[in-house]
Amino acid sequence: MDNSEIERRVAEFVDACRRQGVKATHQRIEILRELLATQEHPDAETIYDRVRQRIPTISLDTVYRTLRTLEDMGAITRVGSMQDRARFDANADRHHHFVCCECGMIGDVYSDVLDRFPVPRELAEMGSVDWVYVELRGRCQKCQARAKKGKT
Amino acid sequence: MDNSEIERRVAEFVDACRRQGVKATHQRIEILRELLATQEHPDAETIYDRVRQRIPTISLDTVYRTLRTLEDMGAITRVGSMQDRARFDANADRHHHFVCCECGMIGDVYSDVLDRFPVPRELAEMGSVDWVYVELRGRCQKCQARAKKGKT
DNA sequence: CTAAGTGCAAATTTTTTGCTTCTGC
DNA sequence: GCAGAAGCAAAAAATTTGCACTTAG
Repeated sequence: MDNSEIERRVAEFVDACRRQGVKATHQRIEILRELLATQEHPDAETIYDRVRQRIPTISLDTVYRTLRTLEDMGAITRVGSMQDRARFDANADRHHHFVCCECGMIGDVYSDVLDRFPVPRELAEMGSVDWVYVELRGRCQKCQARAKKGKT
Repeated sequence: MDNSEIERRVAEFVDACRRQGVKATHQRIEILRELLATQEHPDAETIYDRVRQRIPTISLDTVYRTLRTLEDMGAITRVGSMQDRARFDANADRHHHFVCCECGMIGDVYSDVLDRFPVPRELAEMGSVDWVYVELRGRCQKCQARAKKGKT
């Protein structure tokens, strides 16, 4: 992302803070800037190491707290699973998953269409694709029902 | 999964153990059986709690070690991200990821085809799908190159 | 000025490891 | 019998929290 684009996104963030009554602190801005400047999808520790060069007094827990805040505000996203702990599956058949963003429920999804998913050829520049894993993200029936009831 | 199917998979596993010179212990078999019997994609602690009812002396670390072993043998898979730590992304545009299974490298993938992917209607029974996230799993160019060199 | 946020240290949670004893083959 | 595995306890990672001080608005 080029510099002007980064600054645009930062300004957007400062604005969102104002609207949401959240403080646009130096730390938050630098952490966001760091994430905007890289393509590497870094983890908390990596972000900490890099931002520390500019704000030497920043602490790792501020990084964790800030990442969570930015995530809640929708400024950044967590890559891969949304869960904290590892979960396992003994289903040997090729399959995909439906994941409920609300309760974390995971369901198996079988679909020929998904299995036969065409890999975009542009991908060749990144590497070879062994298989395409699809995660359908939404809300499970239970959570939908609960939300509807709560709204009444 | 019905009982005969479970036993078939267990027998298959015992066989795989024999072939690979790995011991088919009571604990391993029960952990696998537990995972085969459920659709819930449980985490280590949940598996521990359930298996403990049958093997009261089993320890949580055995569960962790066994899950890793089963994963290495290909008998089970880890759901969602293959990484241990959370990783973040400030890329606000809708996109997907290419993940290298060897080094963990994550690359952004933009694709209209992926974005417009039709959600299979059978999915309606599970819940509502907000968006389809696709993870293209394979080996990045660097790892491919390294593997080729190593083979010589 | 004041509520929200930071930094520090200490706690929690999740997962791994060293070592001794036990067990499948 | 013996290498590989289990169990225990303790450590290591990863992440969160309580509290006093600081800062954005």
